[in-house]
Amino acid sequence: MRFSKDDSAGFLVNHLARLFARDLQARIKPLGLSTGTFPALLVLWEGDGLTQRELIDRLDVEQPTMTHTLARMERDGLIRRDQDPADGRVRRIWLTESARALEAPATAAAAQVNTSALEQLSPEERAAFLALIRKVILGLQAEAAASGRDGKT
Amino acid sequence: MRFSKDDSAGFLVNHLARLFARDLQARIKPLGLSTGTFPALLVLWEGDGLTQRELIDRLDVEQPTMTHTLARMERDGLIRRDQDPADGRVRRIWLTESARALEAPATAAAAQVNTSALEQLSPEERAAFLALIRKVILGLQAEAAASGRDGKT
DNA sequence: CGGTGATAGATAGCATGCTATGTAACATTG
DNA sequence: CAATGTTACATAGCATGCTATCTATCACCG
Repeated sequence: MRFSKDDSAGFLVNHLARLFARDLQARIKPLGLSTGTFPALLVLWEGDGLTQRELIDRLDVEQPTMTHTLARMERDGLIRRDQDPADGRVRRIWLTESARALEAPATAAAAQVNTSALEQLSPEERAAFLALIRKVILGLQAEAAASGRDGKT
Repeated sequence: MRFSKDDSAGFLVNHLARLFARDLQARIKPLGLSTGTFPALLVLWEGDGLTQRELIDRLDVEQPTMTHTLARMERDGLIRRDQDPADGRVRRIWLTESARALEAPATAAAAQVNTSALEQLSPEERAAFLALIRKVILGLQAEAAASGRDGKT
């Protein structure tokens, strides 16, 4: 039997992720935000002064991706990067006032995306959906750590 | 209560999609393929001679995205684009022999990604996972068509 | 202290995907 | 049949994310 994209978890997840991103992008563009900076903001709104490394670990992106994202955020006045006095390699990341002011409207927009996406599901289905995604994430992370040995040696 | 990324469907789906993409990329890179061309190949392996518009409709990507992807595929010797004799605007897309030869190993690689991702799920959970993703996809597509009016006016 | 390795971050270069816009060919209608 | 609108595709420009590689700083060990 031929491989069918419509029965492929990977294909479906990719498609769904693009739909989520399109929707989020449309809703936060009026705030001057974009989808790539949003996850970093979510972490920083919980507490800033983090290092780039800490952000990378919380968001599971590659280090150059984060460098690039933070550069855009600094350019757009969302963050400042200050040299750490104790460690010359580290630049700690601090939110600007304008970034703080965006927390309420931006998270409201993201919540609307989730709500409208899951609208057709029952509460049980929603919980099951999230639980299954988490389980698959853990599975793929475990596989990556095992095969790629990027679980730090 | 604060918006939490770890309970956000959008965030989790984005994360999962990146994990799938990393895994697929690692497995098909040895074949000289990349993740963006793969969906187009899946469609074309089922039957080529399609127009760009037909590919776009089957894969739900924006038109310039497909133009760009096809340009790379042509550059890499995976496809040829021939002018349609009946309609001067249309360029029909044909697979090269080398692209045809990649169907078996490439789909095997993709199947392995899916298998390892879903390994920890029971057969029932796997079916439920796919069904839920499809349902959410349909929900977001309906919303986009309703709000954006890109359901062709 | 000096060398060696590890760590934090930056750079280069590319693929993927988007919006906005341009161009050429077709279709439709007065 | 000419004007007008629609359709197919291309271009420009940008954001997001990756791999590979470089630099600077720190940590540790002799």
